[in-house]
Amino acid sequence: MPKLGMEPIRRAALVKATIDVIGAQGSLDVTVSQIAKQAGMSSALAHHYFGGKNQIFLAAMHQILHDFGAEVRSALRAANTPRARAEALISASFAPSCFDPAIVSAWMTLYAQATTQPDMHRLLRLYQRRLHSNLTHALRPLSASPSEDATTLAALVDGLYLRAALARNTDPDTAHATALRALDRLTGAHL
Amino acid sequence: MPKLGMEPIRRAALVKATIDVIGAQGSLDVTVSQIAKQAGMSSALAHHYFGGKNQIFLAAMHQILHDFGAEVRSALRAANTPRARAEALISASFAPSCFDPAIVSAWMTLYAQATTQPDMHRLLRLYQRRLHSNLTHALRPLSASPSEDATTLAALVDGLYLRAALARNTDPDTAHATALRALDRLTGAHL
DNA sequence: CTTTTTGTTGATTGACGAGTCAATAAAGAA
DNA sequence: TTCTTTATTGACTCGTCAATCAACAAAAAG
Repeated sequence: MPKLGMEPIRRAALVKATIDVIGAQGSLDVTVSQIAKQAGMSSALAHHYFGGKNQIFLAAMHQILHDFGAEVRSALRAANTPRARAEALISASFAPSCFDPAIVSAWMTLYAQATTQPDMHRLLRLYQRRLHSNLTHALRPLSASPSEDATTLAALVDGLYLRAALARNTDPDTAHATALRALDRLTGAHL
Repeated sequence: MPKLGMEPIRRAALVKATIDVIGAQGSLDVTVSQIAKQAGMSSALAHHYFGGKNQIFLAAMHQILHDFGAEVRSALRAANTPRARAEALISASFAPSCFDPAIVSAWMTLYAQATTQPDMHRLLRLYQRRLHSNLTHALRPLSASPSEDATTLAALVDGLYLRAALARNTDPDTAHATALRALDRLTGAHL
């Protein structure tokens, strides 16, 4: 009983299912059939709407980056001072949603695939450029070298995230606090 | 013409071949047959000596961590002052060998698999513990909070490495310089 | 010289998974 | 009504790959 206009619904369902399955299985080794089943349709339909597994993955990563971007924007909206903006950017990176197993696995997949797949590489750079640009803007009134300090902070955030998300030797809150402490040092004390 | 005592030779050849193939292909999607061919033997022999693909990968990662450890030790040997030791640890992380495509791909594989495979997770933590411990020791005379600053530096190194190795928006030397500058800030100016 | 141990491979198995296709069904257009 | 477009799937193809096995070769042990 084909209702018309299913395409956007199906696509959204598949994207969500992709993230769910990755999260449930904690791995990038998910099949189109698994995803389609989770989304309540046949694998043929998934191929019909997306063309291939890769494009499904890509759409899922897009979604994750989009959601993260929304979280960032929402945090920035509540921040009035430059300092608050910098803190908001850091906080968004350590938000609970970033530590959802599915999201963590997706990020690792992105990193791993960025070495080979140009699409994934593009997405990764998009994320990094945005973070850097946001941080630079926030640091402009606070730092003598906003761009360089933004690079340092961004890398620190990524590194702390890796440790908190993967190795579990640091919990998210500690990582968050460490990043904020580094912000203090970068803005407070000066070469 | 079976010469005896081939086992260690074959194992070493397979490990090297694994790294080579990963590097040549820039991806973790390598087959046992590819590895075996590169090492000049049949895939059956690879299974014979290693039992399974996973153990081959694990051995390859072991080798990479071992080589990295050797590089670290060698750099430390030439460092006399605490400051020099800290710099040596950072430099080792940005050594050219760390940016060999095969090594980069292997690290990404390690990150990606650490979420699911306990063995890989163990290896990752081993690396992180060593780096943290080395840094803490070097920072002890330089910092008011050596352990915490070591965490910060270690995360920063990982993050900078990610960016330099993957996204190519920073080159290794710039990343290296950024890490050294952070060391300056952490040791020079204090809360 | 037999037997065992070690080295070695070609061929095969068995599973799995991406992508295709033909067929079916309903909704709208003509 | 007929035709076209959209939705949907089960069945199938085709390829790949990890792992196994049977068989052969040679060195050492007895």
